[in-house]
Amino acid sequence: MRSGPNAVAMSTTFPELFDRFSAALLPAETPDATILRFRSIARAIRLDSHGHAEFDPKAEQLAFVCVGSAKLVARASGGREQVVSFHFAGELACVPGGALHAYSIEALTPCELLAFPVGEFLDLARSEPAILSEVCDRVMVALHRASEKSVALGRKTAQERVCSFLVGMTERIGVRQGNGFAMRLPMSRRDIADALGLTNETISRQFAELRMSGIIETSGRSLVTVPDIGSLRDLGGYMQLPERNAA
Amino acid sequence: MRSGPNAVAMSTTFPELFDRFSAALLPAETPDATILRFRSIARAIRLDSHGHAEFDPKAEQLAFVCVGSAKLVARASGGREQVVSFHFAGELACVPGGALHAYSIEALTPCELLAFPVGEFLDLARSEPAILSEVCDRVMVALHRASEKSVALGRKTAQERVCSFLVGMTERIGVRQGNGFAMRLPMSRRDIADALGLTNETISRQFAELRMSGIIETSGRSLVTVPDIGSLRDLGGYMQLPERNAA
DNA sequence: CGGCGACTTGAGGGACGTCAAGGGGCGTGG
DNA sequence: CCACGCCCCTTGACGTCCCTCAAGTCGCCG
Repeated sequence: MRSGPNAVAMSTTFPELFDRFSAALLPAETPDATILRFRSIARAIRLDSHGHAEFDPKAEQLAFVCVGSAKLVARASGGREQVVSFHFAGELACVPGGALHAYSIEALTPCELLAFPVGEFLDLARSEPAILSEVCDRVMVALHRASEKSVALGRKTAQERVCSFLVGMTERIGVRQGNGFAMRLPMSRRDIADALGLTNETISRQFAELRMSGIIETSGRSLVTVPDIGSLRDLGGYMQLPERNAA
Repeated sequence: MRSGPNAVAMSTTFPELFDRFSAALLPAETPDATILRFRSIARAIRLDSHGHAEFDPKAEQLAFVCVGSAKLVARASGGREQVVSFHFAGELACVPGGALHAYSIEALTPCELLAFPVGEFLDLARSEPAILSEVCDRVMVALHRASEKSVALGRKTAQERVCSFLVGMTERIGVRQGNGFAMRLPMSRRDIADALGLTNETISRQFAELRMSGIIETSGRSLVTVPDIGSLRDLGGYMQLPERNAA
């Protein structure tokens, strides 16, 4: 592992970081010996805002986000970047190894991670089925998000992609505000563009249109409020699910 | 689960199907009682070519492909289809549940599957860490493929997408032929288009260009030969990995 | 061998990218 | 606390790649 120029020393101690990981993924009955082995293969990564962590391209990693938020980025030829996923505190990111693109994790806000080589991690997890099960669940959630994202990237218009994105973010980090939701997006327009396969200009234009239609309101660069999540969902290009009425 | 109009009775018996699943995913030391429980939650699905299987949209499924090849399809509004992944015999497909798009599995060739409700499957797997570990590995492979695909859908030109696709297919189903590889693609141009976020016309045009440049040769509708996989990879828009020379 | 459907090829249009310039939020320093 | 300035965001004009629509050909199965 190699940290970028913005890697920086921060406040949280390693034991504190490990405790957050442990609380989220290791069941209470995990033997101390096993916990210690996990500790021994965990590497702390502390990133300032926009700091990045590169990994050995041949070795797949599991990265647990202890504090802050980050993006998993893939690089293609010609300096093109694709944001594969956004991750918030408490989530697990899978950084592929041996792939045809170069992956890295970049901090959206000051961010602290624990990185594990996936091979050793799974070897340890095998001794505790509950851990393996939890990891399996989380990886499947990531796979489902990736599948839903494929539909957006492959078949949706710019407006639908932006609306889908906002629906997803509202569900993940939105806080209730009256009848609607509000959220502070930690990522830039450019990050959103790189996640949706668009350009920052197109994101700006779509945001402007959504503002005009009253679908969203914005304040400053990062605060977005959604008065009616239903209207946003209607613009997301989703399949009309028959049980929508029943719900 | 609900099978489409092309679902059809075929030759392989349920025990034979289950044996293929068992050989691939259940370790030799699995207790008979556990194996029987897996049998009891497995549902056989036999599909004629182009037959499709719809599942309860709320219940996530794991589908093991015993025989043939299939595609996992997501549907968005307006009849738009996105092929999320292709699957060949011996592979495991995750069919999302509770999603905002409608998923189904459709046969590319006559195809036999075993479908498991994911909750019950993982409950059983928890008793055998080796099974959980194998499933976890396979899901992570699927996630990596999805991540690589995000880059293609989000940031690559039509030619790069087609070349990436052919590189991937060559690795999965190509057979050595002289210095190159040959393969019989079981999916139509339209299927490829739906997987790459393009149209069948664009696929045709890209195939034509690759034929002109001597990068590929085709014979009939489905046979493709790749004289030099390196040239194809060079056109895939991949990151130039530094260790490429070392390999 | 005949017909259907998938594939191919062409012409034209549209959604989003590219390039460019101006405005404003937000952090910094005085 | 306020002023400054960087950089992100916004907005406009134009270009382009791929989609759409259409017609014709060919492979594959009966």
